[in-house]
Amino acid sequence: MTLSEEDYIKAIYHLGKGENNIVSTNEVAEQMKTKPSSVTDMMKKLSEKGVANYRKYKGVCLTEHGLKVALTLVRKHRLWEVFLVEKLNFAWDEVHEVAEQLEHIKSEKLTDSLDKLLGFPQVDPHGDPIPSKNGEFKKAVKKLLNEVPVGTSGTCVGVKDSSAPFLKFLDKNRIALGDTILVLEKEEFDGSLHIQVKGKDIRISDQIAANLYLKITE
Amino acid sequence: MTLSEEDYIKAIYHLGKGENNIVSTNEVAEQMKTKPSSVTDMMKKLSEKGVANYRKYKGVCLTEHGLKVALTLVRKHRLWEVFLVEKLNFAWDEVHEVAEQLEHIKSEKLTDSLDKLLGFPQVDPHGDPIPSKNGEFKKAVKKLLNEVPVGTSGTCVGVKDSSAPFLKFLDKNRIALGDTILVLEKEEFDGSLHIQVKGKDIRISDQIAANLYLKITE
DNA sequence: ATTAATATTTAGACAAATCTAAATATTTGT
DNA sequence: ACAAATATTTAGATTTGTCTAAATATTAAT
Ligand SMILES: [Mn+2]
Ligand SMILES: [Mn+2]
Ligand SMILES: [Mn+2]
Ligand SMILES: [Mn+2]
Repeated sequence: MTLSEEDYIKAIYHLGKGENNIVSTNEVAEQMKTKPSSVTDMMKKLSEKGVANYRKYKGVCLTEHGLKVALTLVRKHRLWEVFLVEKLNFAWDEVHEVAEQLEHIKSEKLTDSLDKLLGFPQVDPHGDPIPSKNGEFKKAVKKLLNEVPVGTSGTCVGVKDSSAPFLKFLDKNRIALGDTILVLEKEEFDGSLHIQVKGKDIRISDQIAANLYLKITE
Repeated sequence: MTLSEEDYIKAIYHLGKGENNIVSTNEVAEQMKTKPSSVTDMMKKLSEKGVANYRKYKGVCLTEHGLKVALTLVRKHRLWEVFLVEKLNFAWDEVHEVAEQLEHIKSEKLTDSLDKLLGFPQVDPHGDPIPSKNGEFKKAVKKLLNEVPVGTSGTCVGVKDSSAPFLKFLDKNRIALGDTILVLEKEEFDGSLHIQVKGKDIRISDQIAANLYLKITE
């Protein structure tokens, strides 16, 4: 598989939302930042190679084999992202571009050794699950912090309210995107939460919780 | 610079023996496992881009700028090799092929963070020196262990005598290719050596030393 | 100093990945 | 159901990196 073919396979995979849905030529073109005509050519090639099912004007989805290729790429991409954050102190939002390159390195031994070095992580710095060597993984969903049950652990991936006061609050309480948050307790009376972030316990109001997105794998 | 261009630049660099000597079209073709006609085309392109000086029928060498590019690639290649051995427990002879891919990853921050993670290593697992961020490095020479002065440290890179008894001796004494050897003391009387390998001190005869190649940076 | 051998370049072709412009198919709105 | 809008494919061109075969230059040998 060439680098380009691999990126197209990943695009089809991601656009299919992990469900291997059929995706359109234009969708792929937008994702890949190429023209629809280029996509058509590539879809024919991927079909030839047996990694995609493409029907003229009808769209494209991955074959069983194509799905395996996609999952291997996703696995490598996310493992490298963990590596960059955990071992090289990259920030949450600096890793994607480099991982986009590293995911194409061909060495099964490298991937598996990296997995081991990192302690077989389950999720990447964006809270997305990392497929295991044989392609299994849990799906991630994004939920507001006030909607998850006590005991849930997830990655902080966004805010609903992006006003200055709210962001200032998060900063003051050392809550940042990419942090792992564990819900310890929920107060019946006012819906306030007792959570753990970066090893520290803090309490937050229902209002705060209602504006923080968590990515959780179930 | 494309991946292909980068590999050609490295080829010119290595064939020039670090001296930026002029190298011939056929030499480059052999090194790159391509045909001379392909090399001619690429040399024209590299000249256009200002990284090489090419004169028809006369050969090619790197420009100042090309040399910088080459040294950056060598730096990345060797840092990745150290990473693979030190952090992922790859064997001495498994790293080159993967490093050949990893050296093309474009991220200065990645390279420098990796350097730091590894503790700013001076040599790669083959005993070859690693250029610093600004392109400086010492040259390596290969010498027989019995020819280096006391106090010298180097990487074991080969044997002169490859007979079974000799290899068995090395195995018994836990000396392997890729090991760092430090010469602690030399016995005047018989030329026998007191050396340190993998933290252990051992004594070896002049005959043994005369059949072990060490790569040292001066 | 010719000739033979070797090295190098040129010419022309090809596959991969992309593009633009034109043609065709599908979908949507009335 | 038809026209208009949108989506998709086809045709033809371009760039990059490669190749083979033929032409030319350099070097070595007599
Ligand atoms: Mn990513
Ligand atoms: Mn990629
Ligand atoms: Mn190497
Ligand atoms: Mn390479």
